[in-house]
Amino acid sequence: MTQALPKNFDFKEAEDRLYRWWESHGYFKPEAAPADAEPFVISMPPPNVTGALHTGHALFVSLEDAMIRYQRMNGKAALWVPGTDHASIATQLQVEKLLASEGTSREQVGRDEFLRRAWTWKHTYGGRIIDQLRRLGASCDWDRERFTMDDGLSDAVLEAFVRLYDQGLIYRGPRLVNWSPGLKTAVSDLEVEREEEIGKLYFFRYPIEGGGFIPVATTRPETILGDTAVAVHPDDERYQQYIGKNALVPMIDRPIPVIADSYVTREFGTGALKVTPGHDFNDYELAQRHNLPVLSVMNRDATLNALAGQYAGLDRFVCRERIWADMTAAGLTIEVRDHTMVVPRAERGGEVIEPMISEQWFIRIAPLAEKAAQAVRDGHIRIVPERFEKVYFHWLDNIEDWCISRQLGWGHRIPVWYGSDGSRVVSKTTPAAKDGVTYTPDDDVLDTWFSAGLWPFSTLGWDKQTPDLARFYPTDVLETGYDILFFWVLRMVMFGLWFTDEAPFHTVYLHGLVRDKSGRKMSKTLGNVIDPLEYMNQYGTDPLRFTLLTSGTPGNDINLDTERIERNWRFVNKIWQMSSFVLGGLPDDLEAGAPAPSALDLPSRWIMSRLHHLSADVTRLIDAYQFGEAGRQIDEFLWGEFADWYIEISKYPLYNGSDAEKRAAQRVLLTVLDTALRLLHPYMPFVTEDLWRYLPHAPGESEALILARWAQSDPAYFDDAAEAEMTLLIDLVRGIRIVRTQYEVEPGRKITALIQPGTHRAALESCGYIFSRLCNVADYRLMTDGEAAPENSAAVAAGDMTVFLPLATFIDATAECERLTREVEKLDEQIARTQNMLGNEQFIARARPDVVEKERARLESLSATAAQIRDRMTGVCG
RNA sequence: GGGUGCAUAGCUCAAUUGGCAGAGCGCUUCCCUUACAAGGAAGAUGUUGCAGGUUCGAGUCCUGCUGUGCCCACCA
Repeated sequence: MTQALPKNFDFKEAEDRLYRWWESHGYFKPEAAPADAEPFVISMPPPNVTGALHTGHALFVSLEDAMIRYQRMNGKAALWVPGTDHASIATQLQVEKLLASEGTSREQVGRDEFLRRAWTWKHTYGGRIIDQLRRLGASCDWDRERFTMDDGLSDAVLEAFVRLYDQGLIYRGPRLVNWSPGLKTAVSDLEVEREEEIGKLYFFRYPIEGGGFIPVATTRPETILGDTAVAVHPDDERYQQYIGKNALVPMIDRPIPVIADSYVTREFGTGALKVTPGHDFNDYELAQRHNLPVLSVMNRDATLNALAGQYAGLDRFVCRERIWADMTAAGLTIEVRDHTMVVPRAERGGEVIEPMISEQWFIRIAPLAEKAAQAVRDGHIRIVPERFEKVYFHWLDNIEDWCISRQLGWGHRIPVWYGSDGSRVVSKTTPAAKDGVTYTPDDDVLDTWFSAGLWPFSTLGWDKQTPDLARFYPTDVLETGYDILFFWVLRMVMFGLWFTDEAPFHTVYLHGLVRDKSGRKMSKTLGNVIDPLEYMNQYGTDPLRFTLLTSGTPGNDINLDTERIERNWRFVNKIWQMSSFVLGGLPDDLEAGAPAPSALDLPSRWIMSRLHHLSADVTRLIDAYQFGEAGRQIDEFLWGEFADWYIEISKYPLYNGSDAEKRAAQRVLLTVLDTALRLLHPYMPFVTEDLWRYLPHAPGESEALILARWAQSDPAYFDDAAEAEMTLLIDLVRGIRIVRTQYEVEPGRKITALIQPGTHRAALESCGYIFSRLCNVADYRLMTDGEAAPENSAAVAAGDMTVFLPLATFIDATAECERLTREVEKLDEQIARTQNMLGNEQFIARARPDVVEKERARLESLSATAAQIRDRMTGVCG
C-alpha cells in the first residue's frame, strides 16, 4: 500500500483526530444511514452537570457505544441521544458550598441570585463531563444534545404536571415526609439511606395521672415532647390497669391517653411504646387508627418549636441531652443502654433525616404503577438480566405515592399559582391578573427524577409531534446501572406508558457497579478511586473500554483490576503489529476478499473456518448482550490462533511460496484482519478505525470503519475436517517443542525429522513446512508405511501421526523411555475415561448423538496415538 | 424479617441450551528467530465453599448449610 504503517499506535494523536473526523462527517448521526433504515435508539443516562468522569461513566459509555456502533454497522439508523441532568439537590449542594466559601448563603443572596449562580455553575462545569464523554469515544449525536432544563424539556415537565393534575393524579397535602433539616427540603424514600448504627436506648417512667407509671423505652428522648399517646399491647397484663387512663408527658405535663394496640411488641424494650405521630412513620399510622392528634414539635431546621415549652429553640440533639438530664433530676429516668438501631440518613449530605409533617405535592402512583408492571409482565419490556424483573415487580407492588415537591431553588418550578384571593391555579403559564387578584407562584421545585422520567421522549421533542419523536420513539435499549432501577428506569416506564401509550424502550440492560480490585466500593476516604482519565492518558481509551467490557458479566459488579488495562494496551499493540505484518508488502492489484474455500490450503481453511465461526459466535453473543464473552473470544482468536499460529505459518508461502501461493495467503491474512477490525470496532473504536485507513477496500466499501458493514459469517467456510487436522498438526508442533525443551536442544539449532504420516499424508505433503517455521526443523521426510523408526530418536505422536526426531547426541534411552511412559500413561487415562463412557449403554442411548460421535472420534485418535507410542516404547525401553 | 447475588488457580475473572475446568496477571526456565521484547517458547498451580439429590454425565439444575455482598422492610 502507498501509506506505510507507523511503528506503533499513537493513541494520543489518533483519538482526537479520529473523533473529529467521525463527528465532522456526520457519522454519529442517524442521517448517516439511508433514509429508510430501521432506527436503533438509546437515550443516554444524563450525567449530572456537577459530575466529573468516573468509572461508572466509562462503563456505561463503553456499553452503550458498543451497542450503538454494532447496530450502526448493521445498517441501522443509530441514534444515541446525549445530555446532562440538572440534578437538583446535587447541584444545589455544590452551589451552596460555593456561596458558603464566599461567606454567604442561598437565603442571603435570594432566589434570583441563587439561580443565576446555579446557571453559571452549569455553564462552567456542565461542559466538562461532555468533553470527557467524547474522549471515551462516545458516538452520540451531539446536535441532539439536551439538558433537562432546556426550554423544550422544561415545557414537557410543565405539560406532564398539568396533565397529571387534570387527571386527578396529583394532589397536595400535609403529610409526614422525610425531611432533610440541612437542605430544608423533603426527600423521597429512595433518597434516604438506612444504616445500622450503635445508639442508645433510653428507659424512663411515663407518669400516669392519679399515680403509677409505665416504663417506656425510646431511642429519641427529644421526641417525648411530641408524644400524643402511650401504647401498650391489649393483652399485656402488666399495663392493663392503665389502658384508658391518661399519662403525663414528662417535663411539660401534657395529658395524653394510654391506648392499646396489638402493633406493640411486648417483648421489645419495656413492652410499652411512646407514640409520636409527628416524627415517626409508624406512630403516624398508629395515630391514624386511634384518631390521635399529630404534633409537630420541630422547625424546618430541626430545632424544637414553641410546643416544646422550655426546650423551644434547641437543636434536636441538644434537646435530647437536656431533657434527659432534666428527667433524671426529676427522677423519671431508669437507665440507658447501648443499642444497635437503624438511623435514616440523607443520601446527599448524610445528615439524620427527620420525619416531619409538611405540605407537599404527591403523585397518586397506583394507576401508573399498574401499567408499568403490566408492560414487563406482557413482555413489552424485557429486563436484562432477567432476575431484576422480580425486584421490579416487588417494588411496584409496594409502591407509595411519590412526593414530587422539593423545597429547593434549582429545578423545575411547580406550575401552580396562588391567587391573592386564596384561589389556586395549575397552569403552564402565569395566570393574568384580573379583578385585582394577583398570583404568586408555588415556591417549590420538582424532584429531579420527575424530569428524568420524561427523558426518552422529552429529548425528542415531546409533547410536540416532532419528526424525531415520530421516527425515533419509542427507543430501543435503556442501559444503566441497577442502582437507579427504581429512581429512574421505573419512572421512565411509568411516564412513558402514561403519556405516550408506549413502552419507552423494549429492553432494559442493567450493569453493575465498578469496584476496586478487592471488591470495595470506590470512595475518596478509602483512597481507592480509579480515575478513568488517568488510565486513558497512560494507555489510551481503547484498552480501558475493552477492559471494562470484558471484565464482567451482565448485571454483576466488576472488580476492576487495573493491570488488565495495561494488558489490553499490549493487546492493542499486538493488533497493531499483526496489522503491520499483514499490510506489509501487499501488491496494489491484490484481488478483493478471500479465495473460495476449495482454493485454500489447509492452514487457510482452518483459519477461515475459525474466523467465520467467530463472526457467528460474536454476533450471537452481542445480540444476547454478552459483550464480555464476545470480546474475550475475539481476543483469544486474534492472539491465540491468528497471531500465534496462522501468521507464523503464513510466512512460508509469503517468503518461500509461488506467487499464487503468496497472493492466496495475503488475501486470507487481509480477510482475517479486515473481519477482526469490524468485530473489534465496537470495543476499540480508535485503533480499529485508524488501522482501517491502511486496508485496501473493495469498491463501494465504506471509507470509515464506523459505517462499514458488520462482519458476516459464511457457513461455506466452516470446515470441521480442517479444524481437526490442523489441531493435530499444532499438537505435533507443540510436542516437538516440548522435546526440544526437555532435551535442552539449543533454540537456534536446526534439527531433522522423519514423519510417519498415518492417514494424513496429503496434509503433511502440502504443509509439512510448518515444522520448519514453528519448531525449527531444518528438513523432514515422510516415511513409507512400515518403515522402521530411526535409531536414537525421540518420538512425538498425535492422532495416527508420529514425528521422529533423531537427536543422537541428546537422546538417552532411559530418559526417552520415561518420557514416553509418562505420555502413554496420560493417554491411557483419557482413553479409559472415554472407553468407560462409550461402554455405558445409558450414555449411548441418552446422550446427544453429536456428543457420542465426538467421544468416538476422540477415542479413535487417542488410541492411535497411544499405539504409536507403545510401538515406539518396545524399541526404546527394551 | 423478606428478597436477591456471589463463592472456580496466589490475584482478577471466564466457561454460550448440563458434555475434556480455561484466560490474563503474577511466578520459574529459556530465546532480541526479518509484525511485535509492548514480543516468543516451555512449565508449575484446582476435591469449582460444604453436605446431599436429579442425571448416562453437574462448575452449571434441585434441597439444605457456611461465608459474604446488595436491595427492600415499621421493632420503639
